[in-house]
Amino acid sequence: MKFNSNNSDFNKTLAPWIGRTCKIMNMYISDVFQHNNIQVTKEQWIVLKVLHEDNDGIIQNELAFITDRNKASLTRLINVMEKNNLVARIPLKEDSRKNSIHITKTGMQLFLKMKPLMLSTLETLQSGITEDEKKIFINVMTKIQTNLKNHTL
Amino acid sequence: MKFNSNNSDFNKTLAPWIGRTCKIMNMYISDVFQHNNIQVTKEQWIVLKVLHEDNDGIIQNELAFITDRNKASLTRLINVMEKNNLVARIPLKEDSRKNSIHITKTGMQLFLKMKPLMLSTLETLQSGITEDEKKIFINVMTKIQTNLKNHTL
DNA sequence: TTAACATAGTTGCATATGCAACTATGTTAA
DNA sequence: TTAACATAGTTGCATATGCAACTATGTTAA
Repeated sequence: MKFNSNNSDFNKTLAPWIGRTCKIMNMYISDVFQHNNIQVTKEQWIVLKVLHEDNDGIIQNELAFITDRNKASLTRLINVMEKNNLVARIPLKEDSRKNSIHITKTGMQLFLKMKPLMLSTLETLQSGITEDEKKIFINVMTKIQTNLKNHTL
Repeated sequence: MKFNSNNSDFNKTLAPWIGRTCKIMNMYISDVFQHNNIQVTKEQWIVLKVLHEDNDGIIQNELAFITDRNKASLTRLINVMEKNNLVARIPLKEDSRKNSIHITKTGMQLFLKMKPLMLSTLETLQSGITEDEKKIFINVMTKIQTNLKNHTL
């Protein structure tokens, strides 16, 4: 297959690089899961990580906020994870509108099994990149996030 | 809201930066579209761009390849865009298994209307980033893509 | 010539996502 | 006290995506 080279104005910008790399990364991670017979999506993995590493029992709404997700989307993500017995919803006594989200034993075991696999995957991803480059990369990412969050439409 | 700071091993890697920035970028772009009453998704925008800038009439399967998309996913994306009269499928005479995908007049007009808006959005995104930083950033992105594409599972 | 194989695209089933409208509960101000 | 408002979460409707199985068509090798 041969395609015309793409010399448009857009390809001088950073955005397509981010989108494309992110897509390739997501496909790779999904391949890693499949290859290891792990029945979890990248999104579910992130939720397990957030719950296990720092925030078990967090309020559902805050979990949505931390994971950059709208609350409707989180509702369904938690539905699937609850169905698969990875997390549990527990209503708060103090405020019955709120649910706290807890990682289950199954969820924890799965997370711990996945952790070394994920760490080595993430190392593979960034192999051959120097510390200086990483610093600048993160600095640029931070600037982009700030630009987007501060710019009003 | 206050959350525990996240000091896990994962946060020393680049991957979460890519995922998070990409997510914020996508949400921002979607806001830009909504704010300007443009009834198109980011994915549809990319297809319009690929068709208009270089590859109008490309075979459906090749379009999937260029846009890093599986052919089933592209089938449905094209379904929606065809429904909205942005593109048209035309079967090839030489090989009736193949469809060529063409941007319509409506699609073209929409793309041209969106183009300056998108260019300024992408400039906003990368404002305050030096040329040197951009070079290193793209270099790192390229390395990551290469790492993922060359690494067998 | 035709059986085996390859390629292009679609469909069923599943997950993930967002907006807007909704229900249920809690808070506040007159 | 209660009406108005705020907050948490869910649901309907829509898009986007991937895998696996499928149909249809084209190619190749015995």
